Amino acid sequence: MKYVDVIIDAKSDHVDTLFTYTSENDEIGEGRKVSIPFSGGKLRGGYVLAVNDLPPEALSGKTVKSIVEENEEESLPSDAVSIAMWMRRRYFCRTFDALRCFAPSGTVSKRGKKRVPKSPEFPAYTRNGETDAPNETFPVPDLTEEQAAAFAEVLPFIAQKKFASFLLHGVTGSGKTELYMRLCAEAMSRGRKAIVLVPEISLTPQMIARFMMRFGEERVATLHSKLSQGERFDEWIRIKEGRADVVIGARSAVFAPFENIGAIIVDEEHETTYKSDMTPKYDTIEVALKRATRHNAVVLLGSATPSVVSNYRAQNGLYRKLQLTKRYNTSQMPEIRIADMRTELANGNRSIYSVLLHSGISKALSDGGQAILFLNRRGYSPFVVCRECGYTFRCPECGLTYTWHKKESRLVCHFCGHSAKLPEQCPDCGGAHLRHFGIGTEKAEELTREAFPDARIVRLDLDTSGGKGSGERILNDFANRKADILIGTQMVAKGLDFTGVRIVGILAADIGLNIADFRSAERTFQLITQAAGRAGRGEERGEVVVQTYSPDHYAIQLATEYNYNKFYDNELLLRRTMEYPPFSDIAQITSLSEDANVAYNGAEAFRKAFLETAGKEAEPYVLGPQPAVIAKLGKDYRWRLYVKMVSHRRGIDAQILGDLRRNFNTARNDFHIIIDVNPFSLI
DNA sequence: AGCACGCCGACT
DNA sequence: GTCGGCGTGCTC
Repeated sequence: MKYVDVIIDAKSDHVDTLFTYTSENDEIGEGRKVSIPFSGGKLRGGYVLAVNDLPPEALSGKTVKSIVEENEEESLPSDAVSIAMWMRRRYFCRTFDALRCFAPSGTVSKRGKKRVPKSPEFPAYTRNGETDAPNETFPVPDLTEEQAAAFAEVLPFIAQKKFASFLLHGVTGSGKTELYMRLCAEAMSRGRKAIVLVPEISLTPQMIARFMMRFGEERVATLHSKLSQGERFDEWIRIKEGRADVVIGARSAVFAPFENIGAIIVDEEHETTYKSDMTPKYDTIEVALKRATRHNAVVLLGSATPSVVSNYRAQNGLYRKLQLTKRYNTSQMPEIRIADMRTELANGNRSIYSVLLHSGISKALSDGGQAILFLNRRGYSPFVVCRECGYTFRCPECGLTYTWHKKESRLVCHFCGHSAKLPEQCPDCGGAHLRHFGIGTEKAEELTREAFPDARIVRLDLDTSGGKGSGERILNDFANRKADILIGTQMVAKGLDFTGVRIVGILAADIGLNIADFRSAERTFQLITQAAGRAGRGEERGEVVVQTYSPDHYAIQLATEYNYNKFYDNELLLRRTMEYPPFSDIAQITSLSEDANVAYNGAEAFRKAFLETAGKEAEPYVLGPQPAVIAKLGKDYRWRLYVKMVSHRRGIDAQILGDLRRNFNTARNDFHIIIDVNPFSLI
């Protein structure tokens, strides 16, 4: 008989602790899914965290209940427990929440039905009937000199089964995917598995297709949020039983239940989707590094614009740096030109097109080429204002301004999804003159139809890509030259090859720049560079026009020069001065309560308690309490504190915050504290 | 989180 | 007299 420590499936910090049960199964191990009687004999789900021969002393005299049921099939991979314990500390979450990441359907309470596993449908644009002998049917291309050099750096670590991490800085079109596939193949040839992470799987059908063609449809699994519960469960079991060798997926695929990982690849590593915004608020790259350490695997982070944090780590020797500087087809990177919208305005041009962009599009179209236009704002216009009193329409749920959506004829909140009908009159003054201000993709599409009446125009954003496969269809139509101009949000900037694109226009490069976030410059630099990667992938040299009201901003200037290193140096200096990441971790602490005063008092008490333990020297690093930008979300009032955990205090601050969070959350039940480390947005 | 135990108001 | 309000307190 064994005594096993179990963590219970419950959404409470009160029971985020070990409970001991007996097991008749001497083979029971950590990560095993179990069902146990708890608090009144009701059955609960849980996971085994540790196995002992004797009960803990603290339990002497008390009765120890026994496990009712074990579920081997859905037990977690062997590294899950140790990674989850680390996640609990790092991301200030409960142990169970961290464990749940490794589980098949994100919940253990509902038992997944046993079903016949089916293989995912083969994408329509790949060839049919040639999947059985993939390696013979599709010849593997030779590596370029640069690819071969990068490959040679990584290979020894895979061959010798040693942990190593790499940052692959490769310009768009330099053949990163081919390198990924080669490294996966090396892992597989040694009987090991590979995980390939992509920012947004529904927009990377091309990569999935390439992997399936190379390795065989039946050896490639996919994991992402668009799968149904059942599909996800099937894929999870397939991976766990070793019936797949490689998983391609969004961030959650980093938890794929492989037992023997050889390589973890993170494509477009700078993308913000790698930071989870749900509990636990994990950073995919950090988890990948932890798992790879356990598995003696290699981690490869690939990007054309590595994040400042990743590049800093590479500079400090934490990652080995690999470079791909040449485009695969040796085509030149497009020329990036700036259109100063201030002078356009001064010259009487009030349209959304600078003369430069308008003439560029006209020329591209008349030459039979295509154009892509970016605007990082969906909907028709981002504000609706009363012309008489200045009243701005806001979402009653979260207080952000409503965006006007013309097609549905509704006001939509882009933060919480709430929507409403636009009233005839201003609810404040009764005035009848309501005007919308600003331009979103919906309006940009309309204006583009007016400006280029003969062009065939498609739009891709969250609103048009909603239906199943519709985003893909829009992209396919554009790729097949069924449209001349593609208008979209950042969605269309990601890793797609369109050989016909002659010109890319960034309609308003300042939108991201004006956001109060220490990463706004970084994101603007990335956007311009990524956008430039979409132009001129054919034979002709492409062209990019960046429209901006701040043409002298270093992010915009240096992006047009393709000067990543100078941008990085510049940005790093700022980060160092301000003690922003990578020189600190920022803990965003939110106090939530249905009572506004309780929320505020909770935040204030938390600040006090933190400083009491951390001491006076921590005071300059604490900001707040302040109401969250979304001061009320649903029923909850939200107050915020920020703690900058600077390098020399990181460990101690994290410890204090973790203890306090738990104490506060168990002390009373009319409010609670959530902590997000390095949140993807400071809003 | 659940669920029990536990002491005070309006109901068959 | 009893059903039930949700305030503390425990769960291996």
